[in-house]
Amino acid sequence: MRDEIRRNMPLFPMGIVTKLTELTPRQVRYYEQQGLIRPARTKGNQRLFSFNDVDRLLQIKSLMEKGVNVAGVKEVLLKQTAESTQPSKEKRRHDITDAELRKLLKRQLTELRPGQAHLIQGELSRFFH
DNA sequence: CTTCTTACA
DNA sequence: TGTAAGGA
Repeated sequence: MRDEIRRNMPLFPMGIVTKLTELTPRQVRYYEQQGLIRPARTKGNQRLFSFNDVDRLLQIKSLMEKGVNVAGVKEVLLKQTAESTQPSKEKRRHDITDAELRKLLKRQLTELRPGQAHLIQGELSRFFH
């Protein structure tokens, strides 16, 4: 349980993170606003990201490229959090599979009620019907 | 020079 | 999402 400490240790500034993730500072800050990540801050208000933050950003990037929006990313991230915290055993953070992802998106598309927003970005939602 | 927030001809 | 502005 000591690895967590290192994984969550605030280490890199925005510049490093954008190079590591290929994301723009704009996107990284936006995802933080949406509560997808919660980087630490220095006394000068500069963001300091942990290894976990970078890891999360990479997952977020991957999901977003598949057309999943913020709401969808939150669900996936939530399922992972519960998955690596609940199972008493030593279960690694398993990246969601395409099958699991489709299942999640399909389920939410089915349970879609009038006026409710999907987890897929606009046009792309067609491919899941 | 790098990052931060706010706002939008 | 990009980008300009103004400050730290």
